[in-house]
Order: sequence, then structure tokens, then C-alpha cells
Amino acid sequence: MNIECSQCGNDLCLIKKHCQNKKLQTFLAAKNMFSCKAGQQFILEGSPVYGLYFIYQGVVKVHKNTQHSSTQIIRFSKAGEIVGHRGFGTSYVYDISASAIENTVLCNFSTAVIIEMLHKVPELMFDFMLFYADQLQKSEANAKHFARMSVREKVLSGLQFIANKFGQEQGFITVPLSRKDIADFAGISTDQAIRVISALKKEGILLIEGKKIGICPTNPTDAGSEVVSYYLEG
DNA sequence: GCATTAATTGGTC
DNA sequence: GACCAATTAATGC
Repeated sequence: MNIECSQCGNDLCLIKKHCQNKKLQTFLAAKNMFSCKAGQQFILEGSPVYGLYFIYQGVVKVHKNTQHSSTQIIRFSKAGEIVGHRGFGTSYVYDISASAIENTVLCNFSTAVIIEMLHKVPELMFDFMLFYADQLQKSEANAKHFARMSVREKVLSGLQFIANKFGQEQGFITVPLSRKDIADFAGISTDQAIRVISALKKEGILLIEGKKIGICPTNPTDAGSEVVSYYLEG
């Protein structure tokens, strides 16, 4: 499978944004595309860096293994976004892992190709710089706000963030997240996440149908809205 | 339909 | 709030 960047519909993608640039043409041919089934891991923490990944289609989670066999989900990424950028440039190994949540198609460029691209195309370099600055700010905001929250607030704000990023259809979040994913994202145990979620369901704040979770729009809550608005305003 | 995995609940520290 | 065990639901083959 190989799709031309000019045919790609992801306007968020930085490569796509500049794909008409003549100086970029030769590099676009060096793109590797591959698909990844749901649950499959494509970046392993500690493995050698092999460039950057751009999500063509699907949803991905970026996570890090902590000491006691538990996992912390750093962030979720969707089509058009970049994965693996923290291993780019200075380090030889990735300090994070990444797995597909649903069936995903990825575009990969090797580190060498990306570096040459950035040197030859200053416009692309500038957009990359903005991207990195933005990521840094978000991760700082995240750490600062999440640390002081109660478990209940972590779950709610986490779900609100996810719902805001991926959207809801028929009242349910469009990404097939497991309870464990939610727990790992909120930084709490799976047990806790399940208890809080079922409590919120009884209160009518959440909609639950099997594994699907939705935030009930008729019951807006201000818990966690601070973080969500922080993300929104960027 | 069976086997494996995830979700849930209750109990203990 | 963390950890463990037991039951039940969901999912893949």
C-alpha cells in the first residue's frame, strides 16, 4: 500500500500541508506506509529510533511502562498527527511505546529523511517547531492539573478530553477504549476507574452500553473543564 | 460453542 | 486507595 501525500485527506498533517512544495518532492517518495491491527504495538520503548510516524488513518495510544508493571498512557493521537517525535533528534532509542487502538494505517519517514527535509524546507521546519512547542505546553498543562485532582475528577476530565478530541456519535465516544485504557490515561487502577465509571453512570452523567461510554450532554459538569478548556485554547 | 480475555464486584489490608 | 480473588460478560476462533 502506498498513497501519495497529495491524495491524502489529512489537512492536519504537516507533510501533507507542504506536499505541493517542489523542494519536498524527492523526499515524499521515501515514505513507508504500513497498516497496524487494533491492539498491535508499533513502537517499543527502548527500541532504536526509526524516524517519525504520521497517522494516515485510525487512532493510536502513546504509553510508557512504569516500574510496577503498570502503564501510563501519555496521550492519544488520531489521523494527521505525529507519533514518535520524542525519540527524534537527540536520542537513539524511543522512551515511549505506541499501539494502535483501532485498525490504523501509518506513514513512516526515517530520521535521516526527516532531517534532510527540515534542512531543505524552512517552512516545514517552522511548522515542526510550532508543533513541538505546542506539545510541550500541553504536557506541562496536563501534569500540572492532573496531579491535584481526585480520582473522580481524573476520570471525568479524561473522558471529557477524549470526547472532545474524537467526538461522540449517538451519544457515545467514537473510540473503542477499554476501561484499562481509561484507567491508564487517568493514572489510576483499573478497579478504581470501573467503580468511578459505574458511579457516574448511576448519577446519569455517563452513558454506558457494554464497552461503549458516552458523556451525557444534558448533564454538563464543571469537574475537569479546566483541563479541557486548557487543551482547547492550546 | 468453546476458550481466552476483559469487566465487574466484593473483600482485605 | 491498592491489591487480590471470584464471578460474569464479551470476544475471537
